Amino acid sequence: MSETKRELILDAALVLFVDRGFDGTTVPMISEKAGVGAGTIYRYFENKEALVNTLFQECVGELIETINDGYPRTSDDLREQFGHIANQVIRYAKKNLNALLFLDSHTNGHYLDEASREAYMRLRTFLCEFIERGQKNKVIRPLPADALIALMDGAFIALNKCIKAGEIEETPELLAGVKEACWDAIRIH
Amino acid sequence: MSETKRELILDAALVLFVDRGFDGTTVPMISEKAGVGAGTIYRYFENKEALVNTLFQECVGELIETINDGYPRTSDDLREQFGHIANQVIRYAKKNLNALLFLDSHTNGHYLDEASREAYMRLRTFLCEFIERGQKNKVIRPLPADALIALMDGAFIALNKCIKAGEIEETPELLAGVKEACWDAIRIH
DNA sequence: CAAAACGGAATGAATGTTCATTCCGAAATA
DNA sequence: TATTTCGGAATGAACATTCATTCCGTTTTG
Repeated sequence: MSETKRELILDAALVLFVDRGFDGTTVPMISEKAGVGAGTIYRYFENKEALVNTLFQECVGELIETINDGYPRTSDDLREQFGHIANQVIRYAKKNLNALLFLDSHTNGHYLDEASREAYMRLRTFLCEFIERGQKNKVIRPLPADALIALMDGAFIALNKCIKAGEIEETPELLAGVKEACWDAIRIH
Repeated sequence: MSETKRELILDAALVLFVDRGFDGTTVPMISEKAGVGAGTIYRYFENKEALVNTLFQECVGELIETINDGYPRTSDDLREQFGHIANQVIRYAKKNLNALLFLDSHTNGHYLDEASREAYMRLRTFLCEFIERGQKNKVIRPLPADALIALMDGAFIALNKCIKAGEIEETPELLAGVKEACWDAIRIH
């Protein structure tokens, strides 16, 4: 077996959560898509909530790891740091687009536990620190960090949804264009 | 009675849908928040899906109306048109913030019917035409309209969420700043 | 080496719960 | 009083979860 049952379950749940949401996805749907018995899910996860929280924490963890990988921490060139973050998010989306869409659409779920919220907060703090450093250096606009992050987030997520829906083709120029648009949105001119 | 039962139901449902989603909101929750009996809901709406679709269509309709109100259609100054759209969206958010958040979080719901999708498409088409006109005039970046719209959308929604959460205060300067950031994101420099 | 016994993993029918919806007596209205 | 509106208990369907049973690879026994 190339994938363990646990992985089959997580993969199936991810896809379903992305297009139907947590509350709109039933356990039988997950078990059917995963090709396992309904009871098997409970051998790996305490309940449906534990499943979504595990998934959430794993996805956030991987994204943070991806962004941190090779991050020019000591550099004081904000443009370079921005470029790294954007490139790594693109890399993450390429590897697992659904994970990115899942994170985006589940960050405010009423079913997320403390650990999930904390994991997400770590990601957010990282990004806020980047923004605030830029604001201190008068490179980034003095707007709420949340709004600036959402602006970039919104653009990338929408872009990836278009790509997923097959409406547009992913090309290096396209990605570079969105990156530039994001940078122009947050920087001071 | 200052509000009809129908309005009480719609208002209660709107709030619940915004913070729990459609599937996460039960009919008893709506009836309790509205202060009416569960059965009463079915005097005004055929079922839960009809309720969410009515709400969606009314919200989209009001938003389109708000944006159209005083739109400088004949002008060929894109910056002016952009300013109008942004101002009217801000006006809409001021009047009914939850409606804006509701629209944002329910556009892809599996429960939306044909009429809802069509209503939303009308809004989207309007915005796309604005983007494409700008691209033809070489004022707006040649990126997918969806991505550019999402970029602006993401910024405004996040900003309003911050305001709603009380994290930041809504000031004219703040709104002007976000407007400018959005414009810088989509225009060619 | 073959046969039997074992035990953890997997299953899906069974269970109790929660939900959307219905229905009918009560209350309001005319 | 007749008619309409309302409320919330009642209903049946769908759900999350459980558990007695099956399955199958491994180990023990003869």
